[in-house]
Amino acid sequence: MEAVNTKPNDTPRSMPKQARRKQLIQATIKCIAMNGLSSTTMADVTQQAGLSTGIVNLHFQSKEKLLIETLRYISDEYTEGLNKIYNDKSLNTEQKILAHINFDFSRAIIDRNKLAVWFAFWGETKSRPTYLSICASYVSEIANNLTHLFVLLKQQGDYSDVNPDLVCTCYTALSDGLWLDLLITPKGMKPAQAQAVAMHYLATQFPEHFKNKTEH
Amino acid sequence: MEAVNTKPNDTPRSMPKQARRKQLIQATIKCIAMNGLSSTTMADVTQQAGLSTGIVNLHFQSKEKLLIETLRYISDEYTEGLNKIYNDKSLNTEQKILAHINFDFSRAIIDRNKLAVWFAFWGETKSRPTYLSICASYVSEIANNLTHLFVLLKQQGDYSDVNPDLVCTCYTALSDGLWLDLLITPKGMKPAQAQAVAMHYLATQFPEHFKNKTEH
DNA sequence: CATAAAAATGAATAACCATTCATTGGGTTG
DNA sequence: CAACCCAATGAATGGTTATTCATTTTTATG
Repeated sequence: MEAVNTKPNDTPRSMPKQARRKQLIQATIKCIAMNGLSSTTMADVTQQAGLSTGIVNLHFQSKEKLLIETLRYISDEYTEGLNKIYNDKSLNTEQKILAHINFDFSRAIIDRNKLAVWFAFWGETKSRPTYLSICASYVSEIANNLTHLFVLLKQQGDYSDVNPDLVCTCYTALSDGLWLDLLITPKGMKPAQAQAVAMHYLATQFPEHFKNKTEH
Repeated sequence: MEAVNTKPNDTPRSMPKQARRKQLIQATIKCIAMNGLSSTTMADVTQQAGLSTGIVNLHFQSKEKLLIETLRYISDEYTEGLNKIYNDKSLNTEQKILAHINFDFSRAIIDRNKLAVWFAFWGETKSRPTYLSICASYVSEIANNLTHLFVLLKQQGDYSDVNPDLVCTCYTALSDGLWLDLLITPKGMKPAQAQAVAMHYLATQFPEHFKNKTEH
C-alpha cells in the first residue's frame, strides 16, 4: 500500500490496479471532508478522481466496499506509522514514546480532511459491524504496543505508582479528544498546542523523562 | 424543552407542538444510532415515531432542519445539565467538579445511541458550518465555566504549578476520547472505568482534593 | 502489426428518497 | 351540535443515486 506510484497524471491505463484503488480512496477522503459522509455520492468520488461513472464498481464492486476500504486505508496508515516507530531499533523507550506523540500530531495525521473521515466512520460504527471491527482491531493493536512502552519506561525511574494500562488508556483517549478539538475548533486549537497538552499529561506520569519536553 | 410530556401513547392530536417535535427528534436519534446518519431516511424517522410520511416537513420544514434541531437537542441537554451544576449554590467548587465528572459519565450522557449521534455530527462539521457553529458554541461555554472552577480550586491548595486553562482543555479532550472508547469498545470500556480514568487525571492536578476519590 | 486481454467509459436503468398538497378527521368554540 | 380550525395523513411527484453492461480505448503478446 505504501510504495505504489499514484500520480494521477500518468496515462490512466498505465496505472496498476492497486494505484487506481488508492486514487479512488483518496478522492473519497476528499469528498467526505468536503461534503460529509452522508452526502458523498459515487458521482462525487469519480468526478473528484477525474474518472468515469462506473470506475468504482469496477474496482470495488460497490460503494459500501469502497467506504470500508477507505476506513481500512486511514487505519492502516496510522498503525503502520506507529509500527515503524515501535520496531525502530535505533530508538530507546523514551524516544519511541516521544516519536509516538510527534506522529499523533504530525501533518499527515491531523490533516482536517482525514480527521473528518475518522469521525464520520466512528459515528457509523454502532450500525456497521464491519466498521466497528476495523476500529476495534487497530485500537487493541496500538494499546498493546503503547502499554508495553510504558511498562518499560516505568522501570527506568521512580515510577512505582504508575499504572501502564491506565496511562495508555488515558493517553489514547486524550489524543482522540484533541483530534476533535483540532477538527471543530481549528481557530482555537493548533497542532503544536494539542501536542503540548498531550505532553503535559505524560509529564504528570513520567516527570523524570518528560518534564520540559513540550518542544520535540 | 425539558418539562414537556412526550408519551407517544397520548391521543396524537392532543400533543402540543413542542412535544411532537421532541418525539420526532428522539426518533431521529434512534434511527441515527440504528442505521447511521448516512442512511437515515425521512421514512425511517416517521416510521420509528409511528407517524405519517409528511409529519417531519410539517414540523421542521426539511430533513436538514430536523438534523440541526437534533444536534441542538443533544447539545442543549448536555449544557443544561452542566449549567444546573455550575449554578447550584449548595455545592462548593470541589463538589461541582465531582458532579461534572459524574454527569459526563452518567447514563443519560453516555448512552451509546447518543454517542453515535455526537460522532456522526462531529464527522460532518467540516462540511456544515451550521453544525460547526453549534458545536463551537457549546464547547466555549463549557470551557469558560469549567476553567473558572479550576481557577477557584487552584486557590484552595498547594497548586501553584497548575494551569487551569490547560487542565480544562486536557480534561475535556480526555472526556471526549473516553466517550469514543465507550462507543467503539463497549466490551472493553465500562462507564465506571471511564470515569475512573478521568478522575485519575484530575488527581494528578489536584491531589489534595481528588486522590482516592475514584468512587463517587 | 495483428490479435487478444484488460481497463475504462458513460448512457441507460431501476430503485430510492425528500417534499408536496389535497383530503381527512379530531378538538374547540360559541 | 354545528361550524371552524388545524394537526395529521399518505398517495403522487420529480429529482437523485448506485449499479449495470454494451461499447470503446489502451496495453500486452506472439
